[in-house]
Amino acid sequence: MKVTDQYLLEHHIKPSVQRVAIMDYLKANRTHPTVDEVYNALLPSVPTLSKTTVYNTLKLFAEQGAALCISIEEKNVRFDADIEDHAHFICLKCNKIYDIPMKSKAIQIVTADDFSITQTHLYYKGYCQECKDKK
Amino acid sequence: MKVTDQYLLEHHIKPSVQRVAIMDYLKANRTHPTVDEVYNALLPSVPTLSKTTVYNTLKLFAEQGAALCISIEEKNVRFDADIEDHAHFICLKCNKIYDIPMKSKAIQIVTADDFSITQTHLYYKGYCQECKDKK
DNA sequence: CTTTGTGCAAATTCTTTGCACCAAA
DNA sequence: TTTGGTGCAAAGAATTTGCACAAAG
Repeated sequence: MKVTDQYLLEHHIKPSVQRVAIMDYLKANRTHPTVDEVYNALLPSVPTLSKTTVYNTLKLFAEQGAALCISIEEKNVRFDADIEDHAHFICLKCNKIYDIPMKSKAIQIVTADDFSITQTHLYYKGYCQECKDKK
Repeated sequence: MKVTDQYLLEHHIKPSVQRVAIMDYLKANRTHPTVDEVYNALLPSVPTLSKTTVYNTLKLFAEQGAALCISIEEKNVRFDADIEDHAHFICLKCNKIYDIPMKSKAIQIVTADDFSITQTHLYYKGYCQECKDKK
């Protein structure tokens, strides 16, 4: 998987079996998985994998800007391989998380000259199409 | 403190000594305190207070729309008595959380006709005035 | 060799639960 | 009384830490 190696190197992350597996999983599964979900999904193919490594790795990815750390849910932290600017919506009924494109960089709607902003997180909560009817 | 009683009743919350104390604290301390901070701050004046009650009460406030639940930090949930639309900024160095006014309701910048949105959370991360120089 | 990554187990921290007691209507 | 609120102790869940071992250069 040369392409993932390259992606990691671009973010100053030294590739390893575990790191590549985790990044590949994130890239292939845009479901904003939790640490546990990543761990359980990869365990069959990487039997020696430990949860500590998944924690370490995802944290590293977030620090290096190779992935996004999503905290739309109080309970679990989630991760997203899509590092482009976009918002997230969580359905309070089915708990599914949706990506929402931003119309523009209009996200800079605040008057915040005093701050040096490095990250923007826009979270919506409510009910999705399927759930809002039978609410 | 008749005014706090009234505020709680408006949000369908029956006042009690603990609830009034917690709401008063939130109204007086716009520091987005954690459960622990609220608990420790009130313990001297309400010695029988339990952390369970603080959890229960703040959760109730959030459900009833009497306060806002902020999850800008992965670690702790925080609460805000300001229920008007505004964004939050957290300094990654000093960890202080700032309120940021929104220029407009321009926050509806997404194309999300498929969703019934009930809450919007806009979080910024970066470095505040004091910290960005000595970063 | 030396540095860095991995994985186990234990520890920590935050939050919830179950249940008994207390208070107000 | 009866209902709902409070508080304690225990349980639960998510995450971090310390340390030994393995891998890569």
